[in-house]
Amino acid sequence: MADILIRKLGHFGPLPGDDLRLLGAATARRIVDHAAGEEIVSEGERPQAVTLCLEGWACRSKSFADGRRQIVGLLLPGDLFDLDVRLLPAHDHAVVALTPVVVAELAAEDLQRIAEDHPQLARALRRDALIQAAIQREWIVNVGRRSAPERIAHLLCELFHRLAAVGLTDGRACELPLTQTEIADATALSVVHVNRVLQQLRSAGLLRLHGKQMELPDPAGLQRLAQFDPGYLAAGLRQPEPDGP
Amino acid sequence: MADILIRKLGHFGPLPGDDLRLLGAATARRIVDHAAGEEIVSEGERPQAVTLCLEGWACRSKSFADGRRQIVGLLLPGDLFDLDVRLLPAHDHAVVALTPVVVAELAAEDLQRIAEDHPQLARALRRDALIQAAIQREWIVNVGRRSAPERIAHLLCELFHRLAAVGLTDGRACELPLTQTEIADATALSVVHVNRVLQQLRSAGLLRLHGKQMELPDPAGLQRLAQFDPGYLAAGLRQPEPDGP
DNA sequence: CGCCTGCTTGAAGCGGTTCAATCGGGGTGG
DNA sequence: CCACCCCGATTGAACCGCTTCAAGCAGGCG
Repeated sequence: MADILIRKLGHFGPLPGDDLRLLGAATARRIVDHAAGEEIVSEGERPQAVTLCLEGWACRSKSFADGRRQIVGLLLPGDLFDLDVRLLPAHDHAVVALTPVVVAELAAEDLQRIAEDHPQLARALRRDALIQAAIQREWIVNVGRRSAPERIAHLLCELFHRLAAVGLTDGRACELPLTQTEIADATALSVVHVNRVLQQLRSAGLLRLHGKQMELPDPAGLQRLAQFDPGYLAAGLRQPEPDGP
Repeated sequence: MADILIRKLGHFGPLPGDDLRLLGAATARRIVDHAAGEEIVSEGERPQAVTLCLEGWACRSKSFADGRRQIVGLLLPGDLFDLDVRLLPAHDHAVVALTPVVVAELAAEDLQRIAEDHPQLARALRRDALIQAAIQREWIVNVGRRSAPERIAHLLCELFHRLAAVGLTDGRACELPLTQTEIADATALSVVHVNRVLQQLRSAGLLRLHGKQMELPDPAGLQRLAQFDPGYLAAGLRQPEPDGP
């Protein structure tokens, strides 16, 4: 069940079979389904469980009283919502299911045990959290300094790479279960403009959409347009440091 | 020497005197000075030390080949650069000193010992990292969905509150050692527009600038304009959870 | 069938950028 | 001690990428 997480964490180097078994057990304890559109955690709520996304897409979202909304992150299968989140008094943002979502809620004791007895696994989880932070920084750049076409292209490149890291791509195609409104909220553009830019990308031969699937016929071209450098995702690299906390 | 960190970490509840002594010793080991403008860590560099800012301001910055630049975070006295950063193969961004900066470089062994023997202190450090992540999310919203005046006002509110949390404010005044160009890079605006908006804020009686000091004559008014809610900084709140990892 | 959600298109308007100077103060070398 | 220089702040004016408003359109579903 935790295959997907294992696949991701393994990218930096193999984990002991013992660790994998423990992780599998921990994630199988409590499986919860959420319907599309459901608010999995609400803004201001007290953090309870550490949650791992097994299937489906969700987003972190912050809303204003006047209706403005910004998606501040996308959670894909294999993503951990927030490792230490119970240390904070309240969630600063909501997590909303964009599709039907299956999550595993990890018990505090299990995480505690992992941290103590399986340092290699604990490090893999922490490294994953750092990559999430790097993704957030890249979003600031995206929304702040890139033009609309660059912005959307960059988002699509990021999603494709992240899905590839957990084996959810099929050649040059992958799922894209986002509405144009959601793409707009993620890129800080208007829906109207997202629509027009997507058409540009399609007519430039950089993107094809069929239903909730996307295909990138010219990945190199799209990356060039987006100035996308996958380095920050730190996937596919070997463990850089064998020691230390 | 680590007074400032201790003050910040203590906001959620007192730490044992033993922990404080250890922290002081760990931060005194290796003190390094950096000149204003110096690149403390470079993009692509292999992470070495975990660094704590003791004095001065620095920023995390990402630059494009064509000269565009985005500041993705500001590092103030008491801020830890990145707790687990050695788990990643390369820095995705540069850290640049905006003023003369004094940092403490923490040794891996010291951090290891803290993590093992002083869980309360380790939790305080992790909580701080979570707050940094919340700040990053708020920056995405800032740059993505707020108008120029809201954006700048929000940045100023954030800085004032963060400085207040480490005792670096004086009534309604604090340091603001940023040039307008740096404010522009942090808010994703042009320098020209930053200049005009700052004038607006001043003539609206929401801001006064004297050299590298700023004064907020009407904090409530500025917060209203910015739709600033200090909750995400999670400062001044009591420890929510006594147990867990 | 009829409605609701998401996609698409056209046209007008504006917030913020870009370009191009000017101004002002602090530091430096002659 | 003064002239020069450079960086940062400031101002004006033209321009433009994107938003907003306002309709249509298509497909899935009760």
